[in-house]
Amino acid sequence: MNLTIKDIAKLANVSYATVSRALNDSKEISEKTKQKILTICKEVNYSPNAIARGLVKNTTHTIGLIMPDISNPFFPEVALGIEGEAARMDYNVFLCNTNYNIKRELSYINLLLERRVEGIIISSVSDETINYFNKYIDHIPIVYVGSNPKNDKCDYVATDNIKAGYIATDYLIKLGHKKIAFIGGTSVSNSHCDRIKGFKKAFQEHNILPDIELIRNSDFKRKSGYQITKFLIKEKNIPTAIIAANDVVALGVIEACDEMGILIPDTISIIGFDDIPYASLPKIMLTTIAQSKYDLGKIAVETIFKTINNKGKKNTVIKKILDPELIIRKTCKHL
Amino acid sequence: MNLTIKDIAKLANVSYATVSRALNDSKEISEKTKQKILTICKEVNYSPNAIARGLVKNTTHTIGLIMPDISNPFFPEVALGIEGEAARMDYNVFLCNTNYNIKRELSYINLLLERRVEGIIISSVSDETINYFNKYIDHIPIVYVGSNPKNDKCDYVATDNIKAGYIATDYLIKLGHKKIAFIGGTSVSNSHCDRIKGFKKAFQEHNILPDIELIRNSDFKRKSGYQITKFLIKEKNIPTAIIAANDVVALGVIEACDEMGILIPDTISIIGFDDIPYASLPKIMLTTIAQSKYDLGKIAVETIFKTINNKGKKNTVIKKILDPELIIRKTCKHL
DNA sequence: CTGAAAGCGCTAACAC
DNA sequence: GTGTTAGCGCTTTCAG
Repeated sequence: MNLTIKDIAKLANVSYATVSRALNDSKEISEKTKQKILTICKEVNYSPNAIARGLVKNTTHTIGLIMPDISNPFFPEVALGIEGEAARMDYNVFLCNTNYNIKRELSYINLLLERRVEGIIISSVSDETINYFNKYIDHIPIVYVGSNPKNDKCDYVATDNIKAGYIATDYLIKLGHKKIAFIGGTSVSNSHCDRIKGFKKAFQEHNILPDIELIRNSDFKRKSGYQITKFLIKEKNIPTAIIAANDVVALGVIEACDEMGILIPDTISIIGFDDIPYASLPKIMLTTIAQSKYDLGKIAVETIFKTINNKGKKNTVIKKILDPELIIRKTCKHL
Repeated sequence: MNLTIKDIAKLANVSYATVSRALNDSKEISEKTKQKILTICKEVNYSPNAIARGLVKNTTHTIGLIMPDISNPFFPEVALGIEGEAARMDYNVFLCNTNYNIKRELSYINLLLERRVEGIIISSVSDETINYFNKYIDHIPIVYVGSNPKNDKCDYVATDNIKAGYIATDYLIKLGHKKIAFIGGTSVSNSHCDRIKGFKKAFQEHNILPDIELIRNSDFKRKSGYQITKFLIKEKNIPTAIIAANDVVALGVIEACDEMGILIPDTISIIGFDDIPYASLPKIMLTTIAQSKYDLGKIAVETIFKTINNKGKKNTVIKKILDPELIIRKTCKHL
């Protein structure tokens, strides 16, 4: 079906090694034959087989990207940074969506490994897979993006989530809030756990105790933010402020409040994480803790290329921690 | 670095063909040796090289996905359908984001072809690349998703965009609107052009003339919806309704209106396309023409597999047209 | 500067 | 059932 280098060789009346030289911009070839060959390639629409090349060069120019949920706008923004930067380096990226499912995460890792991707960028669902990675950590560059694994062998680029949780909570406490609900993510999520740490730290520093009853888990989805908020409110232990696992969950929280006639920020203050594009809509104006999404992705790729270019050997573990930023809009109010 | 089939063969004291048999679940092997080999593979953490396998089997189990902008929530929803369905079939997908750039689209196509993807699903920026595809159309399954190319050789799965444009316009006209602005997408976009056709058709059927001055092009982004709306309003030829290229653009339109103190829907009615998740936010309640995003993706993969399973030969061109659906929310009002 | 040939890791005849 | 071997399309010595 596809033409091979041998076909071109015949057409050009040269050996197929010579064709390879022309294609690879080698200097061991005269300009004249090179041009002749290249012209023929164009004429017959020859497309070199990257698979075969990969086999001999032991390189694929591909990286794997594992994300939990690309329907959450946070991830596409990160992916944009990854895909853009990878494309600049002539790398293609395999997109793998796990839907927060650890099993799928694991099976994707195996698949990517078999495909001999040169690196894996993962926004992991939990630390459970890290042990799995440990087996491979010396064989293939892996970088965590968005959350930092509790393993110090693994490169990562993440927002300082403890700080993020702290900033959000501190901001609310300074606004006079004490009954603050935290609708977090899944209990196994690293970013969730870190933010909870920041949450508790802020309470501690202000010398007050958080209401543990008001700490809940969600699946990071809008619907879940919506449902948990309704529960929370029906339980009569109504908080004066809600910190949501992310902006998408926050949107669900707002939805529930709207439906129940609860005024934001008058009755309940709300704060999210990520600063997705829809947080800044004039009708929403969600106060949130922003992450540098595109940079997260871009730096993740840069990090992975450092190891790739170092032939897979990493001298030191690379940890890049980006600062979260409090974006004050209109969903929080002084008590 | 990585173990090969030969290493396993040595460890198991068999020929490497036997290892291959064990790995491929062949019946030309005794259960006993098979288990022995498989156990060793697990012990030493052997990962078969999909590249090498691909070379001999002439199959890669990969497909390419070319999209203009994954930061527009419409595309991740489609991608979800594609990735999910592909994963079910043990295929991986290369994500390629063109940012509505035709040159990038072309260069991605070449790259994917070199990688010997078994199919390409493309949400194309314009018909300009279709001629390019014509060269390959008999060699590799290609399916357009989201818009239908003006070439009848190419498979596609798309929403009926003419109908979509028609429904939106008809709805507004029936609401009493005549001065309807159409902030479309790029002039080269097929979906845009089709929707314009529907727009004009609706006017024709109602025996009124659209104000051509009010038809504008955007780059499909929110900012552009925002800016064009501001222009439109400053020009004093203020429309009573605006049809936006998509929901993201509509959100920009709303933003501009909010900023200028223009009431929606009291002063201006707004309608979008796609029905992205953020259109249904209680504070937004954007009336829109919904597309079945996940299905679009899922069906695109099914379509491509039909050709793949048919060894690349397609007997007939497959055209799947999904119906758009008017979702009435709160941004449109009777004049 | 060009050609011949080995070999990347694997599958698939073909022998035995 | 298992081993031997050719060969997938390419790059890369090594000769000349």
